[in-house]
Amino acid sequence: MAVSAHPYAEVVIDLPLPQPLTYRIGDSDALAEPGRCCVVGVGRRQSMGLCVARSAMAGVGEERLRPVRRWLDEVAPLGNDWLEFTRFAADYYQHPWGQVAVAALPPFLRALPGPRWAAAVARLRTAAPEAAAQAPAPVLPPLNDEQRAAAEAVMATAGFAPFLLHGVTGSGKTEVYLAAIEHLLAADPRAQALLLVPEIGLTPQLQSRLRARFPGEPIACLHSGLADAERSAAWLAAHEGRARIVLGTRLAVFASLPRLRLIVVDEEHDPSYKAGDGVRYSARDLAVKRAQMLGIPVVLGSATPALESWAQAMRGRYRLLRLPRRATEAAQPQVEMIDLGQHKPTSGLTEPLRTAIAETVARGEQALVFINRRGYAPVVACEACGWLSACPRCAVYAAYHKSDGALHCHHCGWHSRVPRACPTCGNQNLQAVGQGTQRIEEALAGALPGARILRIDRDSTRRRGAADAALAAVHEGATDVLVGTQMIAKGHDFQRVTLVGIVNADAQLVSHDFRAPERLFSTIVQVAGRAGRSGLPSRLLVQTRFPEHPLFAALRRFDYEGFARSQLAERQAAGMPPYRPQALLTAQARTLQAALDFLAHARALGRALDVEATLYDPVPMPLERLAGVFRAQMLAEAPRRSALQGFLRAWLARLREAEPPRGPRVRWQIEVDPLEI
DNA sequence: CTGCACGTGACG
DNA sequence: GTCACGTGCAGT
Repeated sequence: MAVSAHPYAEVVIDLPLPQPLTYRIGDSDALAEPGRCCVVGVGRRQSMGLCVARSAMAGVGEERLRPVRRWLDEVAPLGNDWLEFTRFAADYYQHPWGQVAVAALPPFLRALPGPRWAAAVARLRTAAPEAAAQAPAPVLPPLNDEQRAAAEAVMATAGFAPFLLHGVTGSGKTEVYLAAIEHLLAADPRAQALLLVPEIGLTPQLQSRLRARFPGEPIACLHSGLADAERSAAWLAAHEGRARIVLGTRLAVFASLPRLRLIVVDEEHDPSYKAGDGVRYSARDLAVKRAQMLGIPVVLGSATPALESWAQAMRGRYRLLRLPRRATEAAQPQVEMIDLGQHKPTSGLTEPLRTAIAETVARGEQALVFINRRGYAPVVACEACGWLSACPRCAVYAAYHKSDGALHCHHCGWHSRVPRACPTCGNQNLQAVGQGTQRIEEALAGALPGARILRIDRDSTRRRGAADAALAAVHEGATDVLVGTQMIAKGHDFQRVTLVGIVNADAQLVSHDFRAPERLFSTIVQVAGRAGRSGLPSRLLVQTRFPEHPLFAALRRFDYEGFARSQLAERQAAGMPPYRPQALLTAQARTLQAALDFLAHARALGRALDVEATLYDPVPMPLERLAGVFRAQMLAEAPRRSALQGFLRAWLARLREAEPPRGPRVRWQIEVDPLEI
C-alpha cells in the first residue's frame, strides 16, 4: 500500500480547544490509530496527546501541520467505546473533549515521557495491585429473600438494565452488589466490574471486604488520594484487563475497562458524585450512560435515593429493587423530636438530649452526636456594637476555633488570632456565638465527667492516620460519646451506638436551596443508620424549632417513599428538576458589577437565539465573595434535556465568540444539572 | 524613545 | 493552560 487514504491524525490534548488538532502521522503509520497516546508539539512546547481519529483531510493548510513526535506503543490504545464515552461526557457537560479525555488518563499518561519511560511502565505492570492470599474461605451471611431476589434480578439481565436498589440502612445492599459481581466473574472469566463509592474514606473497608470475598482476584482502587505510581498501576491493571474488579470514587467512572460488564454506584444520592471543579460531571449519571452505551446492567444503591433517581424508577425507566428490612435483628431507632421552643439549650444541648446521652453511657453503650459545623462557634460577636467576625476575603463569617484561639474561614482557609478587643468599638468582652463540634465536645465533657468523648471532624483527623485511629477507638469501645460532622455519618458499622443526637437540623429546613430538604432527610437517615446495628433498642433525637414539620413526620416513620412523593409533587408543580432540567452559568470578577454585567450580556445573547429556554435574572451567588473574588450566577432552564443541550451548544458558542462587555476581566463556567443553586 | 505591565489570541 | 505579541502608559 502506498500512502494511507487517511494520512492525518486528529489529536486531542489537555487544552481548552473546541476541536482536535490535526497532525501528520510521521513514520509509524501502524501505530497511528484512534485511542493511541502520543507526544505532539503544541506551539513551542510539547504535550501528551490522544489520537481520536484518522482523517483524509486536514482542517488547516498542509504547511502548518507538524508530525506526531512519538507514538506510545508501550500502552495499548484506549477502546473505541471509551473514546465515545468521553466524547459524550464532554458534549453533555459543555467541556472540551481533550480536557475531559486527557484528565481521565492516569498520571503516567499525562506527563511527558522521560528517558526511562518504557522501563517505568514495565514497573507499573509488575507493581499491579496484589490479590489477597488464597486463604479465609470467608463465611458468608446467607442472603435473605429480598437480597436474593435483588441479586437474581441483576444477574438475570442481558443488555442495558438500570436498577435502583432502595435498601434501608443496614439492609445489606453491599451483599447484593457482591453477589452480582461474584456471579458475573464466575460466568465470564474475563468480565470486569466497576464499583463506585462516594468517598475515599470508605474505600479501605470495602476493599478489605472485597479481598475477603474474592480471594486471589486482583482489585484495583482508583481515587485522587493515591500516589501517582499507585494510581497509574491500578489504572493500567484495569486497562489491560488484569484487574477484574475496580473500586473507586467518581473519577473511576472514566477508567478504561475493556471488558466492563457491570457497574455499581453505592450511595448513589451522595453529592460527592458531582465534580465541583473542572468538568462538572455527575459520576452517577455518567455511570448510567456508560452502561447504556455498553449495553450492560447498572445498579444504583441507596437508603435515600436522589429524587432524580427515584423519579426515574417511578416512571419505570429504572427497575426498582427494595430491601425494606435490616439484614440483622436490628430494628430502626425510635425517632423523637426535641422542641427547641420548649427546651432551651445550653451550649447547644437541651436537657432531654443530655439526659439521654448520660443514660446511654451509664448503660455502657455509645452515643453519637451529630453537628454539621466544625470549630468552636461559627462566629464571634461584640455585644456592645454588633461587630461580627468576618473573613476579609469572603462574604462569610469566620469561625472561632478554641484549640488555637484563632478565627478561621472555612471557605478560603484565612485565619487570624481572635482580637483582644472589638476592632470597631474597643469592647473587650467578645462572645463566641453558636455551636460547633469543639463546643459540643466541651459541653459534653462538662456534663459527663469521666466519660470518654471523642471528636471526629476535619480538624481532628488532619494528621495522616488520625481518622483510622479515631474510628478504631470507637469500634474497640474506647469511646463513650462520639461528636462529629458528616464524616461520622456514612457507612461506618458502629456496633455499640444506641443513641444518635442531631444538635440542630433547622439551618437546612429554612434554606433557599430547593434541594435542602432532600439533603437533610438523607443526612439524618444516614446518621440514624449508625444506631442499633447490634440489635439493641436505639433512639434518634432531633433538636428543632419545627417539630411539626412534615419532613420530621416522614422521618418518624422512616417513610422515604412518602417523603419522596411529596417532594417530587412540589418539584413538578414548581417546574424544577427532575421535571425541568437546569444549567447554571457562573461568573467571577474583581467586582460584583462586572460579574453581573457579564451575565446580563450573556442573557441578551441567549434571548436573541429564540430557543425554548428560560434565562432568569443574574444574581450574586449565595457565597458572594470567595477568596477576594466576586461571584454571580444565572440559571437557565428548558422543558427537556434535549432542548437544554441544543440551547447550551448554540448559546455558549455565541458567548465565546462575542465581544465581552467592557470592564474588568470575567471568568465564567457552565454547570449542567447543578446540585447547588 | 525605551521599558514594562497587562490584555489578547493562537495553539495543527 | 502557556506563551508571544501588541497596545498603552510611565519613565528617562
